[in-house]
Amino acid sequence: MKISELSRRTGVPVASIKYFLRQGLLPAGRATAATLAEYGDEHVQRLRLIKALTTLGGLSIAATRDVLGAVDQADSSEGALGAISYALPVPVAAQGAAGPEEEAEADESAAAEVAELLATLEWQAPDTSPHVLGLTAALKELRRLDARYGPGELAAYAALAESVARLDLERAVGVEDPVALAERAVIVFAICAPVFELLRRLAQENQVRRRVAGADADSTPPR
Amino acid sequence: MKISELSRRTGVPVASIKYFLRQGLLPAGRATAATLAEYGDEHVQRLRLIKALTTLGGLSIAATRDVLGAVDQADSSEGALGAISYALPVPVAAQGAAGPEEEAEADESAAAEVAELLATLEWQAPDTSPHVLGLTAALKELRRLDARYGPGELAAYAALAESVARLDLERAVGVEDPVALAERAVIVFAICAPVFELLRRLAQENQVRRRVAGADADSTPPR
DNA sequence: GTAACTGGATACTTCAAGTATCCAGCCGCA
DNA sequence: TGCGGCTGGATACTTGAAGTATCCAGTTAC
Repeated sequence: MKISELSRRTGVPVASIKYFLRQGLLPAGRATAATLAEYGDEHVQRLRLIKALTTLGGLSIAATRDVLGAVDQADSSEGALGAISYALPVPVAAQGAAGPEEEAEADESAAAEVAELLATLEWQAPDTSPHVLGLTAALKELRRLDARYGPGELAAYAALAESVARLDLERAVGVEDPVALAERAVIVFAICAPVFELLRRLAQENQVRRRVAGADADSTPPR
Repeated sequence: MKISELSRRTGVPVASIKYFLRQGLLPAGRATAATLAEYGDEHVQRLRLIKALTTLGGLSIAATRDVLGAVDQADSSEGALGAISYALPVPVAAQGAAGPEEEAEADESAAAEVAELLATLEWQAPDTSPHVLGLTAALKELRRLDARYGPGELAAYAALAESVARLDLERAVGVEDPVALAERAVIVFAICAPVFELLRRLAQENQVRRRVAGADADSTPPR
């Protein structure tokens, strides 16, 4: 099919498709002449995935390119799932240190807290993992805000996270084709995270409602 | 204190502080003369919160303004927690419909699925809640990607979300001062969400590692 | 008194994410 | 064979967010 039909079938404007081609998110079509190329169903599928990642997953174009790159490597290497996980943007950017001395101390103590958590849970992760670094940065900042996690609280969250991750993994098993598996993994990792966040918000809302109603029989819904 | 000291104490450049003042994120200092104003500890605290929300929480300036506005209303109204929850950006933007006919059908069926979930869990939420709308949009898109949740899977996630929300709420109780409570709630809602996401990623990584090791004794770490 | 600093307004910069325009080449149809 | 309308590709332009920088008149500490 030509670009105009690709556009019609996916609802993505032609100019945007060209943009994605330029950015390397979408492989070029099979050129049949100097000014003509043929696109296939795989382009439709890929375009849908791009749309889902950017709109639902909230990924930037650059992050989407990295993630899709990991997907395309997936047929060869076994660590595809890990590569995809690492390609996804970390929700907490580890910023550089500000104060030169007391910073280091806070940094170290947050790192120790993370290390202890990982040891307790018997989770393995390299110290250089972006997730470990992000977690450290977050704990440090929470401490500065006087809102650190109480003892055991972080472990309780981690235990729930493990349950969630188990569900995630279950959704991915049973897919045999490595490329399809990689795509499924991307969807589970990138799109189901916001879904869980929504569920959490709804649950919070409900608990607040229940608590308010229980406290003073005021059944006013939030706002 | 003057603006330069406020800058020194928080590490935020003077120009940025002025920007935040312009954007209404930070209340103006108490003017002592035409070109002089006095800032206090509350400005330091507020600035820290702004930094945490934008860098750790990933909020935009506009979202941060909305959230802080909800915090400032918190001393008066009771539904402060709900207002804050609604002021936070929804991770899934509900996009407008593309195709005029079959879209509506998919939309409806996704909405029905969400309604059923809420009914099963005995969660109450207005149909117009941004969280409900976002969830509907996400389910619709997942269906289009052939990656819908299996029966019961969504409920399983929701049950875990409820446990997480319970932990969230526990972290907020015990704070009496309404303003402090609102600030705590913002931190819990906006910053602990990324933290949980990090924990989930670490857990995923670990499960993948374990699974790979178990499957073929290949202990290669991801990437 | 004057150099350095301040608050406030306005202009400028940078980046991401598209959109729009232009151009030559090609396709189908008369 | 001619030709209007598409096509791929390159390049230029637009928009919005998030700061930065500059300017200016008032103030303050030495």
